[in-house]
Amino acid sequence: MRSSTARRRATIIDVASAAGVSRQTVSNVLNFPDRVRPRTRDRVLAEVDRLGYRPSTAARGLRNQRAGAVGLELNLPTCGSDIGPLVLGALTVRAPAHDVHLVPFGDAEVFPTVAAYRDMTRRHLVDAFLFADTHSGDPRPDWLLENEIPFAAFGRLYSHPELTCWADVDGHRGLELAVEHLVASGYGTVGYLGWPLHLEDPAVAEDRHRGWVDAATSLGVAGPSGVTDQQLGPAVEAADALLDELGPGDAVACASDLIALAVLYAAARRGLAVGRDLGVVGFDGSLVARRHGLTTVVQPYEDLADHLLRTVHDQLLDGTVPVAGALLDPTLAPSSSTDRESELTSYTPVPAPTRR
Amino acid sequence: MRSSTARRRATIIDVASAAGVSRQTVSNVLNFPDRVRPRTRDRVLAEVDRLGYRPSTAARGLRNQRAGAVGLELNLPTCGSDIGPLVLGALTVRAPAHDVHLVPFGDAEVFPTVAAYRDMTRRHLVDAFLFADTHSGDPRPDWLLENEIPFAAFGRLYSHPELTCWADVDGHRGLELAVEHLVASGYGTVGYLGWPLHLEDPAVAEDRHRGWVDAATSLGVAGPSGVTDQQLGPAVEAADALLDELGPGDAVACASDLIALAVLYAAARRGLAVGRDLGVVGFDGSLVARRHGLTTVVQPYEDLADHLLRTVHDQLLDGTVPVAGALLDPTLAPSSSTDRESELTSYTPVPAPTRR
DNA sequence: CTGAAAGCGCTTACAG
DNA sequence: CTGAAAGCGCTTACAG
Repeated sequence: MRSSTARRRATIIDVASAAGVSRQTVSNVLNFPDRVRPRTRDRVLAEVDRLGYRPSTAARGLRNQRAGAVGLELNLPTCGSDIGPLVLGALTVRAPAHDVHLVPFGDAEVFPTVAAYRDMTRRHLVDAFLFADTHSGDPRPDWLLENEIPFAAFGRLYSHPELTCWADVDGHRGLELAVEHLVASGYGTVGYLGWPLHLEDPAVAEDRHRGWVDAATSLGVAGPSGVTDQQLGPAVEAADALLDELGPGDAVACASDLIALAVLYAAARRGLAVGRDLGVVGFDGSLVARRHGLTTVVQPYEDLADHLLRTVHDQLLDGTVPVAGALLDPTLAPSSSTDRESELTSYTPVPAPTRR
Repeated sequence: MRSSTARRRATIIDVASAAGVSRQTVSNVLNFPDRVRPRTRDRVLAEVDRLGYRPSTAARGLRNQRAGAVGLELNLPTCGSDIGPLVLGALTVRAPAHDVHLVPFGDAEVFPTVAAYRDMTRRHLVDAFLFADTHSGDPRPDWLLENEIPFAAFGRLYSHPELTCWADVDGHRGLELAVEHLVASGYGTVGYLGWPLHLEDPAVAEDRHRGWVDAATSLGVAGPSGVTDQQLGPAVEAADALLDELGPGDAVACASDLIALAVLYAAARRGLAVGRDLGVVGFDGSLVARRHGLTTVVQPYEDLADHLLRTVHDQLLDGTVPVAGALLDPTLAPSSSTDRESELTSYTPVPAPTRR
């Protein structure tokens, strides 16, 4: 009997007849509980529970002309980045709370096109889209706007400064946290290693840089700064150059965990013990940071996921868009809380900061 | 006019009347092209194209009692691993070729339960499931089997040795490739750093170890071996111990890219230049390897995705399961092909192998 | 507060 | 080879 139950899932009709009501009443219990007398409601709910009834996504989608799904573009930059999996994981975990499920999609191409968006839309597979790695000349916002399809972006929409349907981590606040932590830990001068402003994400580079400038200046610890791109080799060279200008007991706040890793390498090269001779804080809360026991500014992945999902949900509901793009607060994770103690101290080249 | 077209998507009725046929004929053109006269078919197809018609996923799902979707569990091990994003990316890219879309799901918990599987199933959201990180005592295969729901696993199903619905990389072949490459590159003795057999994935550890044993023995280059878990700190210590037993011009084949990174660190610690004094090959083709310019055995992610998707598709179609679990062939990516030259040589502590 | 009816967009036997 | 009909499982006006 168990297997026959499993084979054919209960429908709304099964629940209705089991509870002795019409199926419209069951639908009301689920969608407009207030319309139904409490006693009836409880009886229906009990049967829903007993039969394990859940409305069919397909039937509901067909009737409501809404898929209850959000397309999530996964392209090379997303999959190849350190934070991609964290964003995806948070979106996946948070989606049910917003009554939607995610549908990832993407070709193997680097540069996103609208072809896949068009196809998903035509098949009514999703109601809205989420994407990241926006850039100038990005064809996606234009196409979505033109077709009146809700969307939200992780990261600023450079191609459309007037749009507000985006969310990002507050990089300025993040670097303030980093500098404050380094000062509180007893380091002296705090330098900065970030990105050049002409990179594809200038506002992010700018925010983080200014966060360091503001905090370091107001605390009177501002030191030298440098820029590098997001590749390890050049970053190590840039870190090396920066270390030339710092002394023992100084520190470096970094625009990313990868850059912080480069600082670790540059420090190892000259025999500096990170956490004792040199303070380092990364940015992202990525696997790289955890693995190397790095102190890092953690992006608020769940908040970001909630904001993005809420943004598309509101657009769907009544066309509402946020009044402004959202810059969400990060948190600082000292090395000890990002990983096991054993990993922090057990090998020489890239020890974690242990100074209090 | 453009926007009104965009607003209401074309249905099968629009295509039918535009082509001057009944909607059943349109359905036949799409689902059983052979049943329709070529001239009629072409006319219908032209209208499909002109109107941008695609069958509604919801309507089709409702009618066919099939969601056309595969649930993909994303749990902590998946999101936190180096290869998780690569597997996910490959599945996402390959899904359309198998006429399905993916629906990622998962709680924030480490240990998977069947609750989410049950919910997805009841809502008819997916027809089948894909998951990874199988382990002994895993409740998922039992539940899926009991409920006759198709599934396939990335990685062996340790809890059910009799099941064949899984695929994995051929670790034995991978380590043969690694050893052959090191020998061809002119290194002498080839050591091995892998995992202990009591880890959660003993067959994987065993396969890779034996691949090294077999290749190194038959080529007469077998050296010392060691084991470590997948944490960087202990891995560096294990690598260090292994290097004690190797001399200049020797090499280490590794069970993972992370372990290879640990070898890089241990080598840097004692001033060995990897690629000149010491050969190193990693395993996975992960971001870690690319970033550090490591030579690595690349997992066949697209083949794995195709195999898994085909496996659930066949189960859905006629209950067919593979005759055996699949061990798919990896490929070897020398450092020069995994990243830009600049990253390979520009910093000292962890240079890439450059020896021919 | 509850019930009978229509319809979302498809596909699949079933006649012709 | 093509057409009229039924029905997948829901929800939402609409009457009662």
